[in-house]
Amino acid sequence: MELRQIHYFIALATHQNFSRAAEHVHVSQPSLSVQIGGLEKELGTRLFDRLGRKVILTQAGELFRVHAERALRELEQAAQVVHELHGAKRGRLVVGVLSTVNSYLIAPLVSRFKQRFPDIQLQVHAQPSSEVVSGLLANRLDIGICLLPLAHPQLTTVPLFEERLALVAPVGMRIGKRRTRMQDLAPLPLVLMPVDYCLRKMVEAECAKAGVHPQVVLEMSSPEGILQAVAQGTGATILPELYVRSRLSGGDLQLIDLYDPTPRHAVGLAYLTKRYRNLAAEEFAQLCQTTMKELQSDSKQPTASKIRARRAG
Amino acid sequence: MELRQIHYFIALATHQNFSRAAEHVHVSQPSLSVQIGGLEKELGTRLFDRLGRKVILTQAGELFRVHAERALRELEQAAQVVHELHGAKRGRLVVGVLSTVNSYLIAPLVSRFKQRFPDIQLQVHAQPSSEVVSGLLANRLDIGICLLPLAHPQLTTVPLFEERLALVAPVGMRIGKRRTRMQDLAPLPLVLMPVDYCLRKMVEAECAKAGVHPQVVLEMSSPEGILQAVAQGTGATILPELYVRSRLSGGDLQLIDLYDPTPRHAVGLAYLTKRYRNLAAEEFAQLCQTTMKELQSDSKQPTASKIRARRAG
DNA sequence: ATATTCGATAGTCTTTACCTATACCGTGGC
DNA sequence: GCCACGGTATAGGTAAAGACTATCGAATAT
Repeated sequence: MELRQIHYFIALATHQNFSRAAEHVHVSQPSLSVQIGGLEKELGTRLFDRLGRKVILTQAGELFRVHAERALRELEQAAQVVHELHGAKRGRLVVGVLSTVNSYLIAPLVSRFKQRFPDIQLQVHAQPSSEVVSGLLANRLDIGICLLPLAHPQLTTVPLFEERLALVAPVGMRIGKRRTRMQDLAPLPLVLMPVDYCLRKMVEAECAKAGVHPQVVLEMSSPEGILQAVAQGTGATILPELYVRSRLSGGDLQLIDLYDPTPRHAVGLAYLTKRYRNLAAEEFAQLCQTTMKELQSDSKQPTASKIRARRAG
Repeated sequence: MELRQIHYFIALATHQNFSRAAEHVHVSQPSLSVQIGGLEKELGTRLFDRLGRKVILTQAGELFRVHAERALRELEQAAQVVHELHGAKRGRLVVGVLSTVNSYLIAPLVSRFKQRFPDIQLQVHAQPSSEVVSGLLANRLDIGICLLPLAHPQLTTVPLFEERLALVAPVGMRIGKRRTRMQDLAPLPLVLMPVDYCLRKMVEAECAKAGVHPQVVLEMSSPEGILQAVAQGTGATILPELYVRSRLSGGDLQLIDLYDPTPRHAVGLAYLTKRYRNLAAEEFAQLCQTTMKELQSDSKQPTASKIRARRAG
């Protein structure tokens, strides 16, 4: 059974005339005749009665027609849904976002995306960078935002921006200056992520470069929890500056720039290189970059010292 | 879009591996690869992500699959219903039967047919012969039982048997003998069908041959009505003997053989020559013939005189 | 590092669907 | 009753398309 035969069959059933039906499907009358004949032969039954003047369906033909039309309709729909997906008129986009980045980037991002693609079902998972990566590899995520560099051969990455890390301490803790050298971290009690987290490794690496050994008094896996612990005076911590700023409303935390050197890490998009990215995914990636640029130019990166000045004034 | 592509697509979606899928649809791996590629190109979207080890559906592929599978299922069903019809496991058979014949032939016929084909929906219309013919020509009927000969070029006829016509009179009417010559009909008041009916024409032709002019006192279109009028003494009538016998229970009618000559007409099957006849129709035609033969051998055609003798005894 | 699995591509061949021309049948008009 | 016409089936030649074998290239597993 060929799709061609089904199309010809429907045309003939509709026009009840081989020549007219043939015109409508843009073939010659003999071609249509042969195809209909082939279909009837395959089914072992006449589908049409050739009654001199008119050609009309047999009972078998009528039964066949019902299902044949449904089949064609389904195939049309199959193509339709794909085209709608391609035009981002429908579909689902699953994004994994590094928890800290999630806090300040995602809100404006999803609002813009929803505006542009109201019919795409967007799913955002705030996760540690490692889970974003494993989610991408397991094909659970369409796209990810995580820390760079990412030396995985199956993943393609697109740098978005760099995050500066800054020191966060309870207001009561005496740090001395608005800016602190890395090496001055040595005496501070620190609350950090567990050792298997990228951020922790990053901090340790920076400390090593500065020749200091951090005193970790508490490990917590969520940056949110860490900030709470710091606010209660458990110790200081080191977190992305932008993230902390978005959480700095309580008034019980102070943000102190680090330098010599300023620890920073790159954040970027990642996706499976071989995976097909539909329009929605491509546009989301684009939006990430433009949104981030606007965020940076908006705030012109006021330093931690300026923030403290503002809060004091 | 080709049906082949849909089949390959489903196979690949199922096995997630080009080579395996190719085996299952009995083609080489490159053939399947090309067809899938063609389908994706036509849809303008990747349907599968080729991820090293496994091949899995993209979101577009998943959407496409839903409808593609439904389409294939519909086509399977289309073939299925046709095959069931062909095997007479379903379907409908519309039969037009000459009213008089209907009374005695149809009961045993439908009972046998229903036994043999319980799932065929049988529709029997008792009609005058002319309507059976027009019904066949208009393709409203699958098969007809009507008077022969039938000189219509589009119709094929199969003789079944001959019906003898007999005189029916109210018991009070003095006819004189158990058999009556055609020419003796002259003085009798007759109740006959309207002139456009075959049976009426037949009677008139026989009368003309016998050189008599019938006195028609009443015309009625239904044989049932005619018998009632006769029973009430309105006059005598001429009807098929077998038909009258099946209605002879009241005791107020006498059946008298006609001879010199005995009027008789042929009854047979008819159907559109070009029309396709499925198994159910063919079997119905067969059953007509065998049932009729059995009816004839059963009763051994007792004459009207014998019947009257029986009733008298 | 090497071997193996797996998908894509190139080239050749076979199949098949298309077209034109024509035969055949039935119908309707003259 | 004969002829013409509308309409479908058939025949023969051509061109497109699918299938196959061989091979490449990439990625994974040993």
